[in-house]
Amino acid sequence: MTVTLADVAARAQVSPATVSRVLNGNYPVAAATRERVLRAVDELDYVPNGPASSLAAATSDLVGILVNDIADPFFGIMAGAAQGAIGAPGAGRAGGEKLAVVCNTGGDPERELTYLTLLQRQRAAAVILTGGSLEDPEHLAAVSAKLARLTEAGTRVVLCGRPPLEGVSAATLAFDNRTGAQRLTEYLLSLGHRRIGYVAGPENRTTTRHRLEGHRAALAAAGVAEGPTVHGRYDRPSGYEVTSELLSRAPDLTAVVAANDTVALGVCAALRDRGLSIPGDVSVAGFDDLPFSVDAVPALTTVRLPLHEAGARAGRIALGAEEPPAGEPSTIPAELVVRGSTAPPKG
Amino acid sequence: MTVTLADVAARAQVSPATVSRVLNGNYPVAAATRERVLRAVDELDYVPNGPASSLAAATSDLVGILVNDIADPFFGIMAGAAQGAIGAPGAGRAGGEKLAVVCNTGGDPERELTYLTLLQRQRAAAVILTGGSLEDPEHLAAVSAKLARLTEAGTRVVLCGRPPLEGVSAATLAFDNRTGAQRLTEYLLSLGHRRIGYVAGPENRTTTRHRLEGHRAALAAAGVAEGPTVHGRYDRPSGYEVTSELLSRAPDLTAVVAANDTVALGVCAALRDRGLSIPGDVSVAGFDDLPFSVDAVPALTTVRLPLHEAGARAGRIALGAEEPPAGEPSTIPAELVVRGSTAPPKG
DNA sequence: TTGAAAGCGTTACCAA
DNA sequence: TTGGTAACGCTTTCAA
Repeated sequence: MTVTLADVAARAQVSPATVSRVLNGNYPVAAATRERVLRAVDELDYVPNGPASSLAAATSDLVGILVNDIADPFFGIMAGAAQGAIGAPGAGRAGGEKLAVVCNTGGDPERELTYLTLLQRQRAAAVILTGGSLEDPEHLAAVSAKLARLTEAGTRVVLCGRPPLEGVSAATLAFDNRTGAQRLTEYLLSLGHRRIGYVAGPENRTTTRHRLEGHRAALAAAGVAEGPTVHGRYDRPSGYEVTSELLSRAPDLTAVVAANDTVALGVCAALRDRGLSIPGDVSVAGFDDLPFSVDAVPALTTVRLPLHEAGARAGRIALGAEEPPAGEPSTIPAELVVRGSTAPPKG
Repeated sequence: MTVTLADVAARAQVSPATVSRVLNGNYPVAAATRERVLRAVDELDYVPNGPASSLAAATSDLVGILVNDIADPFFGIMAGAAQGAIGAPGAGRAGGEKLAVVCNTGGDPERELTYLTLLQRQRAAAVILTGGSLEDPEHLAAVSAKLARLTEAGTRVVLCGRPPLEGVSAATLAFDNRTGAQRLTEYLLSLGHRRIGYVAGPENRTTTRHRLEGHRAALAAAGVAEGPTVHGRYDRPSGYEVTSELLSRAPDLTAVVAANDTVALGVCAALRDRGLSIPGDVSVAGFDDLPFSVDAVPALTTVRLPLHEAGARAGRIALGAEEPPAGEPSTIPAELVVRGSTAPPKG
């Protein structure tokens, strides 16, 4: 039925062991023999049986990339970069390529665990967890336990965009959300804004908390009272919805900071629908510097996270092609990007 | 080291065969025995070895979803819906879940083939190819051959958003890009536009060709001469860049149709940068009805493709939970969505 | 440099 | 309803 390694061996008049060695390129084989084997592989259109080799070698070529929302370019950019880094160099166990796969958790803790189990079952070579994480202690414990099992079994674990995990020895690339958020609010304050609303992400998420902390730190340092803060999901409809609450609680807002650019989009749409001009009546600031959003709100002031670089680096670490950050988890800076859309308050 | 099925069997005082049957739930087992086995599984924290079972069963729980650009919500929405449909019902070979994985080809034909080979090697249960396809005969032949091998080996193949392939028996869900594009241009014509520019996608892509054909059909039916047409990539920077060429070739344009919403975003940005107002000076129309873009160009007129529904359906078909469209590949309608941003030409 | 053969952990068939 | 036991296709010592 399907062509096996034995078929190739027979055709090339060598032993299966030799074929395996040629294919894996990790063992000396005479040039002539290699030639013969490769020809046989070609002629028979042989494709190795992944499960079989994974079973024998006790590891697979699979690299899992977990994302919270695959429809959000924030994750798409990171995942794409990681996948690019993994697919490119071609370093499967056998010089064959790795299979970088993206798994969409939808931000659901259960699905996150399910995917980790699935990946564990597949004996994945590496797992990359991207984006902020839930802060529920129970869930964190479960994830930590799972990751510990994975690393134990030889799976490399990389945290990209979330803080390190208690008791898990994983390479960590954490964004400096806190400082970024602080800079953003400082900038608004420097323009003269004093009544600033804040649309936060879901409660219990690291990104939500860190960004909010940065925002509050800036306000505190300037001695400015915190404006209304509302929580919502990290998507556009949510930004749209919660804006009404924000305005009802403080109709005199001069600026709104959104948890991220996607949410900022919704905020802007809601403001426009109420006849408020941006930045004439209200200035809006975002976070992440997503290309999509920057178009939506011409020249949105936001914070740039190096999503592409972080993803690519995570990919290389997962591959073992780059040393993981030693000791302290490396913190990736968040850079304030000022564009024209943010103006001083009216009057 | 790691817990195996034999360990569970020993602990539960049954044979390995029985444990397998309990886990796969596809064979009668006495309730008491099942109970005992499940407890052992739990106590030992046993996770089945995927590669081993894939080898023995000659099929895996992997479902591959190929996308052209993972950072583009067009694909994100489809992939997310497919993944949701696949993850949800829990119908691995064993009542265990399937692992739906997204593979990013970047629109590169070679990577597309590489991923197909990788999935073939993994003995994937199903493969979903999303979005338009390259029309290069050589590449098409290679893909067809690959898909033929896959179906032969029992992998289900679903084409979602691209036309059927010669000689490949795959379930096909094709968007009616042609009619959608035609409606869109008809609408502009009905408003009185006569000088309409067109920003097409990359040459040799099915979506590019079909949408352009629809556009031309509308013009021909109305007896209106075709305006300038330029080709670019399916992304925002490309839309931005080619707009200058469009304007230099026809400074008197009153409307621009973009190959999709993402491109329309770039077009709008370029027009704004030249001081042209939308839709005051130039009306812009898109395609795909992406949430992101609709915000960017308040009330962009566009064509809605049921991305979510299509993706979910593709997922169910891949699972075998839904019958694939019989006989003729089912064509999914594209619906014109008129919003306020498109106006009659000035004067 | 090559070959022989013993696993790797499940599944599934055949008996019991 | 359960157990015994060949496969499944590859990797990897150990010898030659």
